Amino acid sequence: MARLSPSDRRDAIVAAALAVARQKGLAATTVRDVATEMGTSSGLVHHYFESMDEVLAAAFARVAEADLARSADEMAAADGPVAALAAFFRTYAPADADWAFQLWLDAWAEAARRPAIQATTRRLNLAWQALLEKTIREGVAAGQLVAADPGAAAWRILSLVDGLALQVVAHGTTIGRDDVERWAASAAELELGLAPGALGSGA
Amino acid sequence: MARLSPSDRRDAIVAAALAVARQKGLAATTVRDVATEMGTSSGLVHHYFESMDEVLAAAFARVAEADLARSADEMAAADGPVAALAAFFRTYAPADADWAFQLWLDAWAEAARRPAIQATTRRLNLAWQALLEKTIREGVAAGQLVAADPGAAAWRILSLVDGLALQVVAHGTTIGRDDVERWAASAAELELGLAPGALGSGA
DNA sequence: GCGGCTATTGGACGAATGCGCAATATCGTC
DNA sequence: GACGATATTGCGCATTCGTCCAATAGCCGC
Repeated sequence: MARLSPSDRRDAIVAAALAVARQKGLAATTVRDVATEMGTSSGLVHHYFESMDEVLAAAFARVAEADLARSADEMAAADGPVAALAAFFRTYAPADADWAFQLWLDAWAEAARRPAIQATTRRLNLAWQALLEKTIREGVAAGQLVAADPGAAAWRILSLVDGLALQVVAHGTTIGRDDVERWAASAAELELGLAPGALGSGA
Repeated sequence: MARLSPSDRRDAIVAAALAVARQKGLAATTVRDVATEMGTSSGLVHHYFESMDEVLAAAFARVAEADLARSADEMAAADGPVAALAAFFRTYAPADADWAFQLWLDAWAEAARRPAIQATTRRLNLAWQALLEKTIREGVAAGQLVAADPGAAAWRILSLVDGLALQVVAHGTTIGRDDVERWAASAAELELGLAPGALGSGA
């Protein structure tokens, strides 16, 4: 196989692990799966990663960080805190990303047993909460919304979206995909003292 | 080993599976673990269950159904819909039941790949939502609370508690255990047009 | 007390797991 | 064009997995 630089090879391993995890699940992704997907031998994986735990954590981190960056960009580009929050709900759980949220489910569950995965999910959940809290604080400072405890409000909004998306991804038919964005946005409007529809669809 | 009736043996298998799953996780529980815990041979497990998937689903169902029944009882015994909702928040995520919620996490993640588990988590999530929706409807009928869409309100409340509890169990230190009950209750008060503290601690 | 039904045993089977290591191939450097 | 560093190979190792099945043991009705 082509001889790659360590940094390129690490990327390739993570990309291959991700491709496998997407269809087999994070926990069920094996060293040999990754090697086969990459078109190399299995020994190569352990030449770059100490354990499978770290490979999976890196794979999960890649999608999760990309999603976070994308939402953060859209929120930063929005016109003010309220529009930023609307962007959050619009981009957080896109309809074509069930597999990405399934990765979150896998990672949360595995966190209890795999240290590297726990560190990653924890770090990214905190980053999401910090992003929301910062936006809420800006909105409060601008007098556009109300929040007695911006940190708690951020946790509530984030957790609500996660809890709703969980139902969609795990069970499919209990809740509609549209409901997640709509319901979460309307709860946030109430939470932050906004007018109904302020964070809602299209507006 | 003592020869048990089929029904007793099934119970024993489920109980043993539960004991193992509690400390090793649902997905990591094996046939041999269950047999060892039970003090019998491993072949016995497959004499009563077609596959490991069904053993795990039955084990999860046992705790989840017991928890649901316990909360439902306390809610039914409460004095009116508002007190019933307060009982819900008090009993949903007890401090000593992190392991039970970890089972939920495991089950949600496994649902995508194990049919028996998905059917179980789906059924129980729907039951929780129905319980909440019924209580909310009673409160609306009694004029004690406001909800334009009781079904949606029930999903929001349930999902918020799940999302918050998820952070506690998966990450431990991000959110405090007390925050789950307190924050979820205050969000529900807002959602249902109740006075702050109406569902809160001690009252 | 005896016979038959069946709960239970305990290991076989094939496939899969993470990880490690000596051998080999390939690239950049002089 | 040869050399040295190292990326890559390919298999071995020791376990573990779910499932299956013939043999055994224990209880109930007669």
